[in-house]
Amino acid sequence: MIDLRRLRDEPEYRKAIERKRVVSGLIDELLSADDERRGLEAQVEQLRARQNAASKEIGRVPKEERPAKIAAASELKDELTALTPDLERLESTVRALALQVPNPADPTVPDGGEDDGEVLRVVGETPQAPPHDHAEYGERMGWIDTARGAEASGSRFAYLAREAVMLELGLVQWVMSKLVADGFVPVVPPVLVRERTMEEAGFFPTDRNQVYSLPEDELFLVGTSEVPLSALHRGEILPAADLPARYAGFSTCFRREAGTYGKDTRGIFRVHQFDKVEMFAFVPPEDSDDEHLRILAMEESILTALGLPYRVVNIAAGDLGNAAAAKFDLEVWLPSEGRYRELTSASNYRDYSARRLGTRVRTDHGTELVHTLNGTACAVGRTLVFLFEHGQQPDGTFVVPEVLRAFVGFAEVPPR
RNA sequence: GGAGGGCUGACCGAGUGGCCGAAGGUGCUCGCCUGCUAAGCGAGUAGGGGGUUAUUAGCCUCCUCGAGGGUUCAAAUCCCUCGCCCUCCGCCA
Repeated sequence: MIDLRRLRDEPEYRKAIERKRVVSGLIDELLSADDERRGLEAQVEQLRARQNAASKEIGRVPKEERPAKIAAASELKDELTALTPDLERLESTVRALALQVPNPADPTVPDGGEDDGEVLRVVGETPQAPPHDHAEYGERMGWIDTARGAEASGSRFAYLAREAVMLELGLVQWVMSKLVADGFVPVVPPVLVRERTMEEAGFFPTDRNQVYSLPEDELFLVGTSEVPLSALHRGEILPAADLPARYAGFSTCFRREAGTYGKDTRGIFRVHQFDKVEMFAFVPPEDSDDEHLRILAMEESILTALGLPYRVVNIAAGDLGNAAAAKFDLEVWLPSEGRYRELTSASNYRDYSARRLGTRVRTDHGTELVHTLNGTACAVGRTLVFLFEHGQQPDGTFVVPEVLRAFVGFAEVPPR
């Protein structure tokens, strides 16, 4: 949720929002509805104050004087009940509109859309394409079965098998232990959440069509453990000493991938279900820039340890999600395609999600909203895609990255 | 599955229709006192929204006693729905 007061008072704030793609007229509509709301709210509160005072008086006054007073108070009540529906309607209008307004982009974020991200640095050598792309290699090695996945569940589902499973679990173990060593609290969160949780995490209403729902139970499958992790301190006022609070969530993630028909259809690059280790941090507002860089550094160290060449992109305003004020994408070289493809990202939500969640920190000068940040530690399935290509030798042997060997139990896999 | 009890401020805990945003205690903050040991005395100590003044303060006001709804001039207190916790019985492992 954006800060309505700042939207009203600070032209700069509004401009930073408009650097993103915003439905035209939305902000003006919101501002005028909010204006109307505050006017009516003042009126209603004044009336309620009078009614409260009248009611209190009844209790203090001798019994015989009560009936007349009660009658007077009744009239005030009637006036009040006449006005409240209007106020309620306005409030929900304001809320519905405000939920659609994205978090303003940081000044450091470049203008433009998808193609306007700023490449901050390029790390590592980009190799030639291997004999087989990940999909072909995966099928050949008996690691990926998309055909049977489709039988069971439809397109964009796959079975993962044999050594690939050990690689998957090894990746999770390795990344998790690395994060725990860095002070992250490991968490396996619920993957089914309430609508409210989706909304407060910043995903609803804007990304609703990307989310699987279970209408029967009014629950939704999370697309990332970021969602339940953000809810971890819902409605809490945290002592300053508890911050930063860093969590490493492991969960399966579910995405409808609506609007991606025909894109990335080979193998398991883009699927409806995958496992992921996610970093999530709650920090004091003044620390969120540092934390953002810290998360980015962790992601880079993971890619480096896996031997994957990558580049860091500062995502442009129009390409930022609804909730992010700034986002770095780490794009890894995909040899078969001869280009960098997104593997992980790190986002700073500032107080956008915290405002919806009501997560605050107690400071010397009162309470303030925390900032929340998240970043991918390891999107397991997609990481395998890159490993299958980068670890594939000319003769078809697969070489396991050094750091994973202790976790997967083997150093290489002979060709099949 | 059956029966019962509970959910109050940072924490413990009182409170069954008005004088309760809420006794008392603990903790914390400030001041005083005391040559000693987890001592004594006093004061203060929720969050959020709106307005106003105009700003690192104050003032007015509304909302919040698990959540949501209802009854009433008036609800922590009565009624309904939901969530969570606990105890006992049963059942399954």
